[in-house]
Amino acid sequence: MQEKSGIPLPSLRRLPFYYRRLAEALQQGLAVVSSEELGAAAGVAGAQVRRDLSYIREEGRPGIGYDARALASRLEEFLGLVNAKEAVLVGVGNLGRALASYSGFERYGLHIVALFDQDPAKVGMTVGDRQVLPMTKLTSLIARLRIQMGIITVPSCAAQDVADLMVGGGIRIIWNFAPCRLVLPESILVKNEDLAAELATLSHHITHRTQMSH
Amino acid sequence: MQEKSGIPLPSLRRLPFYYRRLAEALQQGLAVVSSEELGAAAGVAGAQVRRDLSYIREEGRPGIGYDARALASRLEEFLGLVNAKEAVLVGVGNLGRALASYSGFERYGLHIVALFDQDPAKVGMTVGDRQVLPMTKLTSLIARLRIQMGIITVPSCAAQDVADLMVGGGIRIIWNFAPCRLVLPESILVKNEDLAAELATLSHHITHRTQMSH
DNA sequence: TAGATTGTTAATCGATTAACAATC
DNA sequence: TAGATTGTTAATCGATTAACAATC
Repeated sequence: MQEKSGIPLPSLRRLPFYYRRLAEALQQGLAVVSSEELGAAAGVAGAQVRRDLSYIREEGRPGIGYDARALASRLEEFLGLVNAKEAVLVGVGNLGRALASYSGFERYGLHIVALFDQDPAKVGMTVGDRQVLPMTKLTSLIARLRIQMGIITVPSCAAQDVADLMVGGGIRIIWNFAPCRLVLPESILVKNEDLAAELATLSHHITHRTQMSH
Repeated sequence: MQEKSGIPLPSLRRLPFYYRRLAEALQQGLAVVSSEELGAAAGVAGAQVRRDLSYIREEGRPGIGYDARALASRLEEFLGLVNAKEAVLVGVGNLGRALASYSGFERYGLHIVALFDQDPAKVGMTVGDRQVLPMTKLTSLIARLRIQMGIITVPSCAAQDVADLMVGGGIRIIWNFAPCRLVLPESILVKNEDLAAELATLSHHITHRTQMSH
């Protein structure tokens, strides 16, 4: 996945770590944080932080550092953490339930408004306070509520069919946890979270005892 | 995380996708696959594939392509998928159970040999065919069985304490699903799977409707 | 031979890092 | 003022891409 314009993707991916460090600092009553401290939270040097923050037009004070509250607000705005984001989730296995009940997501503005499963035995079940709905209702619900994001936690490549249904309903962004490459129109943003593929790279390191650093 | 020597990290991370495409091809009875086809499976061009494969010293035949069986074997070997890798998992919530019962891992040689949880109510529970053990047994079990890898699926930054215990037992590689940066000796390889941070970058895209491509 | 596809060189692209004048 | 830290320029580093002779 590559950003086509604006902030480089590696920079974007570091911002949440800066944000966490700022939240921590604020809780400790610190009003100001230096680029070096922020960098430590993301495993990069201070210069990198300053460069990253220049992309989002946030300025610090030379000799002092960054205003923690101002920078945290700017990051919330830039990352859109304050905006409500609605998602549906398909595949109510252990992983689906884990994501559906993960409180860290709500804190970032993500509301998983509906759960779906293909298994009739699961339809009607309650997870959190949401009922599991049948797949037949997926497309229409997405369209009716104008849901922006779809989360796929089905095993196997049934993921492709699920993705097609989601896109049919009007979804533009898919967070895919199935170990399959989805084939979808260019306009759909797909973020793959492919744990088996990640494991394979770890396996390489276990096998070859390679050192890594951040 | 940055590879210090050998194959570049971006290349390494594409190899599992090539491997999957090869497995698929073999199942379809294809004996040969071109770099362009492999590239499609990872979202890159053929030239990139040829470069990646040159790092692992696998050669194709000009005008023909790559021998699917030979390349698949080479990838299995290079990624260490055939080697048995033993891991312990700490934190038997939904996510922990999802990982503990994910069959895709076994296929890549990962055996999660023991589960731990800090919650007395969970100790003694059975997941798959493994009993959940108390934290007091973590370090000694790791040391006794010479476990290589630790998987952390606890919520919150109790993850740091868990990681310290793991390292105390002799673990060298940690797969961390907690939304916290672990502070550990340089020699320990930490792979963070930080879903909240990933969500934050998706949130940015939802908010700004940016296009991405692979 | 003609067509396809490789491996690799050279060019390009983009991110990171070092360095430092400017500023508080 | 002296010390700290910024924003940004220039240099470096590393990955990707284009191009093509070599090969099947």
